[in-house]
Amino acid sequence: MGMGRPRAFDADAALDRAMDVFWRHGYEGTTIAQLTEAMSINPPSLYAAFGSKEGLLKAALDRYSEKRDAWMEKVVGASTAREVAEGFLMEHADAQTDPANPPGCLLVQGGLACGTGSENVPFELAARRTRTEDQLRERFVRAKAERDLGENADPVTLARYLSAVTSGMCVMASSGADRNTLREIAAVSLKAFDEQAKA
Amino acid sequence: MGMGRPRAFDADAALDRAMDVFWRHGYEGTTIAQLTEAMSINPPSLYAAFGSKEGLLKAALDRYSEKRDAWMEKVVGASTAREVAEGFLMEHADAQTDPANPPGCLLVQGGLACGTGSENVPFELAARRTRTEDQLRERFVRAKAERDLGENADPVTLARYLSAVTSGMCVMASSGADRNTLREIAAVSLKAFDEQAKA
DNA sequence: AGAGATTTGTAGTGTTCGCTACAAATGTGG
DNA sequence: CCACATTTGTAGCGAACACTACAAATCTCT
Repeated sequence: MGMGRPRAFDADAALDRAMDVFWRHGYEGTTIAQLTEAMSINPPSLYAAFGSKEGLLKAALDRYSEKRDAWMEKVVGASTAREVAEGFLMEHADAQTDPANPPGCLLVQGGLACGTGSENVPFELAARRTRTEDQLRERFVRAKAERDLGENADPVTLARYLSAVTSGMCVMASSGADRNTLREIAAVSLKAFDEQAKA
Repeated sequence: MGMGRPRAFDADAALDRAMDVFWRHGYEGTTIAQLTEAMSINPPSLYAAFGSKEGLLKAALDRYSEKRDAWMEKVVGASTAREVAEGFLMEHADAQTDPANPPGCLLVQGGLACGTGSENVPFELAARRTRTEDQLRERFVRAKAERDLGENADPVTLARYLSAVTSGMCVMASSGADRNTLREIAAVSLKAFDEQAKA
């Protein structure tokens, strides 16, 4: 028995296109017509490959998470908690204003509140944001064990704080804040980290 | 000539109901059917009073802004910049987890990214967020004139920072963060404010 | 080459969307 | 009580939505 006609498009490249559309317009603001045009495929190809609009979003999020994980690995690879925090904040400021992508972060712009039938989407995005926070927290747990953080510094609080700041930066980036503005915010945030870290 | 049949519903009460729906589902996730049911009116009444779905959102935002302005007046009324920052952050933590409202803030949950035809909505929300930031900044300008802030403290940066943090708290609240979590973030943020304020 | 498996493009499907035509209902001013 | 003005409820408008039936096309395997 044969193996069927091969797919004529590159799924990863198509996912990158879809990611951009979801990022720019949010899940609910994105239409299948926009997606198929951006991906240069027809609806049946989209549905055969990804199942549904939500399935496509999840596939795009998986791809997004891959890149993000690689990026986070670099960030938490820094030798001190201080450098981890600084790298996390500054790289976020740059990434959210990277002209190669829509402003902000897909995990926030994708949709914080959705309509009936898409309640799952905000959950999905939140779960992926939490993952980043978890990676930070684990790194800070290690830092504390290494006496790289003060006796009273709480890895949970530190990770949450940095996560909150970067989410806030997303919101500002989405409304046009430029790179320097975000870096300024990052720099101020870093002072709170320092204070908290030496506690 | 007569003055016509009087309106049978309270516009402000109806706006409060609409606000809740927009807040919970975002602009694009909200349908006219949900709105009319929540407001206990029929579509023609909605359109006669507010013009369109977007007109209704703006009216709801105006009402939201009224309440917020009253609240901000109280916050910036504090006697020191430090108290202003603390009040702003802590009251935000409480407001965003007030069980009387959906979690987060309408100006963020309403929609950061929207589809074609609703591009105006994120702008509108951003403009109202900026207004809060402006109120903070002006208060800090005054604080600086009063020597209540350090020589090198920048009111613009301080206001932006606080604004970013509260936006980040919105994102976390929308994904279930509880009041104590947000207060913790507020407390850490306040340390950065202190460091920056005495510069 | 032929059979089987899968993808592709065309052309829709039914549903839901934001919005409105219309006539009955209800108020005011003369 | 009678024009007049406005709101109300019913019912439904065209358009856009997510999604799919179907047949032609293109591959692999024998």
